[in-house]
Amino acid sequence: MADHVSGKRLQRAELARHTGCNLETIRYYEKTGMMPDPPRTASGYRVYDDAHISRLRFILRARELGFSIEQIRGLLELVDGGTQTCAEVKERTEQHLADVRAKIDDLKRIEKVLATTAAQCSGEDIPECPVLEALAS
Amino acid sequence: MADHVSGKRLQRAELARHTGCNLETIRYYEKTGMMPDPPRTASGYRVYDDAHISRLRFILRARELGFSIEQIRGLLELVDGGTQTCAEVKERTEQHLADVRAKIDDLKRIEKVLATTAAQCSGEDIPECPVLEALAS
DNA sequence: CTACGGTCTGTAGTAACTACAGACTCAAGG
DNA sequence: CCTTGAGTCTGTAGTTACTACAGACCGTAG
Repeated sequence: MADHVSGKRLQRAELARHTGCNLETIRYYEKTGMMPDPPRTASGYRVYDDAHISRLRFILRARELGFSIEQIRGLLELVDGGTQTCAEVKERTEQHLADVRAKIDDLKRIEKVLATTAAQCSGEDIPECPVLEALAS
Repeated sequence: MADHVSGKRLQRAELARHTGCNLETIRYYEKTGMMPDPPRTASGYRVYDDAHISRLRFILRARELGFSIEQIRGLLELVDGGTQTCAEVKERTEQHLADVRAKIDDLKRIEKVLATTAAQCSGEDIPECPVLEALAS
């Protein structure tokens, strides 16, 4: 059989450590509804499981990728499913998709410029730096 | 000859309109040193040129891509050149490059999931949604 | 020359966290 | 059993990165 590991229960500091999240941010995300209110022990301590870890990691990474709280809320609603029709989901998914692809394109341009810069910059003074020109157009 | 267009002088509201930036954010970026203090008219009005537009666009897009103010400051220092040695520039560029590539990878994973979701979601109820699983690992 | 729109500064408000204060819980040690 | 220290609880206050507003000044069209 599989091991018993997926039943692990964590408390808040452990969840923070597993995800790299600030301790207080977890509470903030619960207060604002991004994270579900976790079950509590008899004495009121929050208990988390693997699903909480996944969801929190997703939120944190999405934030690092420049999605706003509202956008992430939208993505999570897709995940959470529920009240929306399939047509709505499809439309919103494609909206997000366009957004993501635009980000990828921009990042690729930045990547190219940085790679070029790094290559050019092999011992000499930096040349007329083309970073701004490449990115700001 | 080339045209005379590159000598255009803008004031703050025009710069905001050209870049989609909030009017006040421009002043904020000047106060915090991301944007240079622009020249002023005799009566104290700020005047901007094309270089300001480029730099501001870069900052705005970098923010949308999830770079922190400090990271952008780092990127701009590469552009601004000045006091640093070529070795420093190279190292920092490669650091940024790794960061950018990680973002691209993550966004591509999100893209894939969203595309799959959009494809699956063509008239039926949403299946067990794999978004979290794909992203949170 | 005045109306009205744009700009100036400083300051106050908002979003998304982040830190702190004081009370409670709980496992370990004596 | 009792203490002690580390972890948790709540509410609230502080920080960062903007965003909006107030009151005074500028500038140009009628």
